[in-house]
Parts: sequence; C-alpha cells; structure tokens
Amino acid sequence: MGDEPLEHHLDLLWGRGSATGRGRPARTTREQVVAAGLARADAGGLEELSMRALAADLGVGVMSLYTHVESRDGLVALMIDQAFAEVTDGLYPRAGEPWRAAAARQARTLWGFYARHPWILGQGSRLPMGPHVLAMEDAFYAPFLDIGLTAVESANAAIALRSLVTGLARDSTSEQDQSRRTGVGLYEYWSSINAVFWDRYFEQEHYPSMTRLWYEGGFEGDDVIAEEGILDRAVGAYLDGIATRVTRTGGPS
Amino acid sequence: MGDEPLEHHLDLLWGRGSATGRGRPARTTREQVVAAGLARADAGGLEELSMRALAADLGVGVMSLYTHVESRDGLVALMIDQAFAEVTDGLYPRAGEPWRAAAARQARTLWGFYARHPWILGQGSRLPMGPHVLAMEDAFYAPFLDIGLTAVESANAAIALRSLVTGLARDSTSEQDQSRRTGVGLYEYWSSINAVFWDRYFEQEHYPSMTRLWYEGGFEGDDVIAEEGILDRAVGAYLDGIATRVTRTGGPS
DNA sequence: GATCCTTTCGGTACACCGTCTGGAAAATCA
DNA sequence: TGATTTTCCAGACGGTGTACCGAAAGGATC
Repeated sequence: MGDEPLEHHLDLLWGRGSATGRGRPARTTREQVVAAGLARADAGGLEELSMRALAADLGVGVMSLYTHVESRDGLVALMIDQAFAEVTDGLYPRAGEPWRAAAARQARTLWGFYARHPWILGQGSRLPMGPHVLAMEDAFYAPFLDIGLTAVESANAAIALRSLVTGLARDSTSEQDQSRRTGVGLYEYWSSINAVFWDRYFEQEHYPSMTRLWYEGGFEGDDVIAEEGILDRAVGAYLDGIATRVTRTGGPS
Repeated sequence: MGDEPLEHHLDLLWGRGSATGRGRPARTTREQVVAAGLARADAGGLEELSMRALAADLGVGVMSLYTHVESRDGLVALMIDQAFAEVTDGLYPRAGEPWRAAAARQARTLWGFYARHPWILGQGSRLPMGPHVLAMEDAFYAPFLDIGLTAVESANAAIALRSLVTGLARDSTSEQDQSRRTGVGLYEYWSSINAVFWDRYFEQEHYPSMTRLWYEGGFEGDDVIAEEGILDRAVGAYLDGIATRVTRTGGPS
C-alpha cells in the first residue's frame, strides 16, 4: 500500500537504491544493465533491445534484470536519462558567451546527440523526468534569461528551440533508423525509390510547388542524408526572430 | 521476380489495385480496413492496433486482412496517408493570402491535425510517400515560393516549419498518449507527479534556470496541457526570422 | 556453528504479437 | 460442367514482456 508505482518509477530514475547490504548480493549493478541496454540500442535500435537478448549479453537470467528495473519501459527511461548525461555539462552557456551563440551551440550539440542516439527519437512518449534530462532542459533555459523577455516568453523560447532541433533530428535520422530495421540499406533504398518513383507515380501537375523546387535545385544534396545546413538555417532564422522580440521589448545584452 | 517489395509497397500506397473481377470476391475493401485501423488508432493509440483486434472489429478472419495490406507496417503507412487526406485541401495558400499568414495558418492546421491523430507522431520512421503526404508537403512549400529566397532556402524553410510544428506537437501530445498507454489518467498523473516531485526530488541549486523561471511564473498554465500559445509564439518567431532574410535578400511581396 | 531473515536468481508458464502455411470456399471464364 | 483464380481462415511457429515461485546465497543474531 505504501509503494505506489509512480514513486517507484521516480525512485529508480533518481537512484534511490536501497542497498541494505543484506540478502543475496546481485551479480550485476543497475549501471551495468543500463550500459548494456544503451550499447544495444545505439548499435541496433530499440527493437533489438529485448530482455532476453540483454540478459544474454550480461550472462544473466532474464528475470534477474527485473531486480534493477521495474519493466522494459522503465529501463528505456533510465537509458534515456543516462544518455543525456554525456552532453549536459557542455550545454550550459560559457562565461561571457552571448545568448545567441550559446543557443546556437546548444542546438548543434543536441543535434549531434540525437545523431548518436537516434532511438531516443523513436518512441513518442515524453522524456523521462530524470536528473540528466532535467539538467539538459535547464541548460536550454539559461540563454534566454535576462535578455528582456518575460518569464513565459523565455520558457517558451527554450522549449521551442528544443522542439525545433528534435523535429529536425527526427526527420533526418529516421531514414537511417528505418533502413536498419528493414535491412534495406539507406543508399539502395533511396536510389531505387527515386528511380522508380518519379517516373511511375509522380504526376507533376498535382504537386506544383515540389515540382518547381525540384527543377530549381531546391532538393540537391539535401534529400538523402540531411546535413547540418538545414539545422543551421532553421535555428538561425528562429533565433533571429527571438532577437527581434528582444530588441522590440527593449532587452539588454 | 517481377514483383519487388518496394514497388508493391508504393503500389498499395498509390492505389494500384488489380481488381480483375475474377476469383472469390473479398468481403472487405481496403478502404474499410484502413478506416477501421484509423478508428482504432485514434481511439486507443497504435498499440491497440493488433491485427487480431482489427479483424475482430471487421468480423473477419485475421489473415484475410493480408489480402489488402502486405503487413502491419504497410497498413500503418496507408493509415497515415489516409489521415492526411482530411487536411490537405485547406492547407494551400488562398488567393491573395500573404505568405506569412499562409504559413502560420498551415502551422495551426498541422498542429490540430496531430492533436487529432497523435499516434502518427509516435513511431520514428519518416512519413510514407503517399499521395496525401506528398500533397501536405507540397502545400507547405507553396508559401515560400516567390518571396525572394533561393530554391534551397525555400525548401529548407518549409521543412523546418514542418519540423518545428511536429516537434512541438510531439512534446505536447505525448503526455496524452502516454497516459492512455499506462492507464493512468493525464490529470492525476501530473498532479501526483507535481505533488511528490518538487518536494522530494527536486534540488533547486542543481537547476538554477528552471528554478528561476518557476518562481517567476514561466511555467504557469503551460505545464499540464500545452496550449496553442507556445505554437503561435514559436512559429511567429521563426517566421519573423524568415521575413528578416527575405527583406535582407531583397525579396518582393 | 546453527538458525533466521532478506534479497536475488532464474526456470517455467502465460498471454499476446505478427505472419507463414495450406487446404477449403466462392466467384468468373471457357 | 470443369478449370481457373482469388479470397478466406484455422492452426502453428517463433517471438515478445513479465508473473509466479521455489531455490540459492549472503548478513545478522543467537
């Protein structure tokens, strides 16, 4: 009656391990389980992360994993929080760094992070409220303080910047993830698609804007592997808009 | 040897049904299957969409579904494309509508669309190349033509706007989706989390930016149900940035 | 050292999933 | 009528997450 699952969930996330020292000792630490899960997800996506395979990696019985995590979803939550640990330190604005440069650098950092762990973008649920996720969010708020925005505006500006990077990262990395799942390589997939698609299915008159941009070269070098150009452009435009509001509101710095 | 799976996939998406008229007639059309799948996903999320349950909804054997769709993933692709059909018509800029107003309206429309079909945000793979998805994308390119941007800039601007809305929608609707999955209602989930969290786990000195914004009211009315204010603000800032570039480049209109 | 207590270990089992198989059923064509 | 073509669908297979529960292994106490 005293253990609600919600508290247990957060307890795990915040490392409130009992660790009484009594009873049979565990052959494995929670850190090891999470690290093995991270390695598996980074290598083959979240779908390669089955409890049986993970237990085999660790040389442990399947159900032994459940002494450290309450469920597979709980494990994924721990993995996500742990993954963000690698990036939170470098995310805070440096001393004397202008707010716009700091925000742009954060966007690049988050972009690179998602490129390394694309499986985090895969599932639709919100990020778990773990210490490192919170640290990441906290860092994103920092550049927008004391630049002449109201509190709500600052919060929204940071959230939107995160969402912009997340959305772009999702669009660009999902191809790689999908190719790994289906086993069809990225390159042959797109080349075969492109070879067949435009001739056979595409009817130009139905899609005038795309057709025009296509012939004007709007999609060159951007279709297969989404590079960082689009990120810089989008973040730049967004921060320009924020800068407009800052000066309009009469903010300092 | 003539039927590659890729072509088959696109054939389904583009409605190249054979329909010879011979053989035993199907008790069900592909439209019915897709509609039933949409109803199920809208009601209970993608996880409630099992082939067995869907077949039971239609009063049909499980394997009969596979005469219309090649796999569950293929069915989801059809569902996504079909879902976008409800929104593509109103998405194109109207006659005489300024590009900025058209883009803002598109963002609102897409936002509402994702609120109605949050499961589309759930899986990480890119949108299927169906006729309605392409129409949606085509419409998003339209406002950014002929405003003084290069082709690449126009394409990137449209893609980024879509990604911004998608990212924000994902952040705000994932809560509802998650609550439906876990069975814990949205409201009691967040109230219990908030009641326990801030007192028990949160250590203010570790998260200075969030703490400041919290006490300054930056999160008021925005935490539980993300309303449209953040969307309008973010899209407004982004389009302001685009407008800056337009005039900087010396574009017309 | 013997006993109790507490904790982890892990084999087994269950429900559920997507989908392959293959024979039966039902329509059209010759 | 017979041949052909297509759909229907019960059953089975290998996969998943995880509940159950006795066995095992350490510390604490006597």
